[in-house]
Amino acid sequence: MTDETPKTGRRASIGARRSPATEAAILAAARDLLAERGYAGFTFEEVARRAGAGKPTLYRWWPTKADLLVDVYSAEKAATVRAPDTGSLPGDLLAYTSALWGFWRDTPTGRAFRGLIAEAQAGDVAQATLRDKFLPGRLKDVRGLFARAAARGDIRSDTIEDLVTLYIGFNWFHLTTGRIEDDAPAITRIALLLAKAGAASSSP
Amino acid sequence: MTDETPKTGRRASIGARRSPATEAAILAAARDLLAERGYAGFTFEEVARRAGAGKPTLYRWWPTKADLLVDVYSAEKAATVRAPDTGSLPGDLLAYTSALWGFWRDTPTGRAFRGLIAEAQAGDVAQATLRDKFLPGRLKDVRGLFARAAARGDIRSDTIEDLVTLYIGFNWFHLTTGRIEDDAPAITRIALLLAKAGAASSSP
DNA sequence: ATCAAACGATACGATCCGTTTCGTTGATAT
DNA sequence: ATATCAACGAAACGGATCGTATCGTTTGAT
Repeated sequence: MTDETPKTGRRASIGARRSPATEAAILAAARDLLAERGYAGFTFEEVARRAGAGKPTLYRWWPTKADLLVDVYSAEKAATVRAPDTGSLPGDLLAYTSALWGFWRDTPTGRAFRGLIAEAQAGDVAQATLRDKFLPGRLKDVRGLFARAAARGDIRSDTIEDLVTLYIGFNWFHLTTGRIEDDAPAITRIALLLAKAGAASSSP
Repeated sequence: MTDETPKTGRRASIGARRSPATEAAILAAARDLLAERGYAGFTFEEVARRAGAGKPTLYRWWPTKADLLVDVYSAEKAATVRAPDTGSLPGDLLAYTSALWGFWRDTPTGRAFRGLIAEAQAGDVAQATLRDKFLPGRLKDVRGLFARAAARGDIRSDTIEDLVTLYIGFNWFHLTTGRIEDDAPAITRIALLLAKAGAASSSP
């Protein structure tokens, strides 16, 4: 929990270097604003007002909205979705997907990610931020699930990358079209399909 | 080709019903504006100005930007991307995906589709428009490809819907992350994976 | 003849953008 | 000790767009 309206007085400069207090206040305000108003109400103007910061300060450290969204996400990333280990690929995928969708639905950080996808469609710079600064870290967890399945011999290792792509695409598709309610049956079907797609040929 | 700046005088009301001339002028102006300035410069203000129409008229028929984008996009895509019939599911998917990515890459309207996805993330109404008014129509072509494969006995018919979801997700993922260059090998691998995922069990 | 609704024009208040100016603060280099 | 430099918050800016309201005009439907 964070202060919605910081009661402290103004934070003056602490010299010719970035102020951690200001940075923290801005990130907290950004997170709260996302939680309350969603991506639609997420403006630099309002973040600055809540943080008791000047707009030039925001623009100095976060040139675009995408940059700020990435930092908001990263700040809480630790306590988010952890990779499960159920012993089977479909089991792992069901657990991971359920957790991921719940995270996207129910947390400010999750909503920040949805806004980031939106932001990335408006400009090439933001799109590069999404693809190069955001995606690789996200992919690592998922790739781990498939790599373990390959190590068990459940899928061929040369299908891992493509299965990851299909799986991430499936999740993003559901996110961007607003269908991330809990739907274990549907997720299970997809998980089984992916497992089968990657399985070794029937006549080795 | 359409008039960029209609030289005609003002179109008065034709009575208590929607004016086809006005509708056509607005859609033409919207398409031209998208072509020239892309999604970033796509505003109701400018569309109305070019069409020689009043803003209230636009808002009356297209309450949100998403609605107008859907109308422009649907017309253009139908005329550009056609469902192929190569005789095999992987062949169909390769042909269709290449055409689709080319459309997204190389046409102003296709490029604007990113904007539609972005728009849908900003509000629930726009998201519902994307999901309920736009998606079903676009899915029909793709579902046809898989349905034909099922009719040939190449895939099980109860996997069609899930394969469609995986396939669309794959495409959107590549679009939203800016990776829709021509990549036949990658598309082929995905097509083969999907075909295998839907195939009948290996040991019946 | 009356009514209803669409039309274009115009103006409005509101919001947000991204930038600029200003005076203040404090760490760092000299 | 002093000068320099950059970050800070405040405020204001010009500009763009939003979505709505108002107005008089036009024409089909009743």
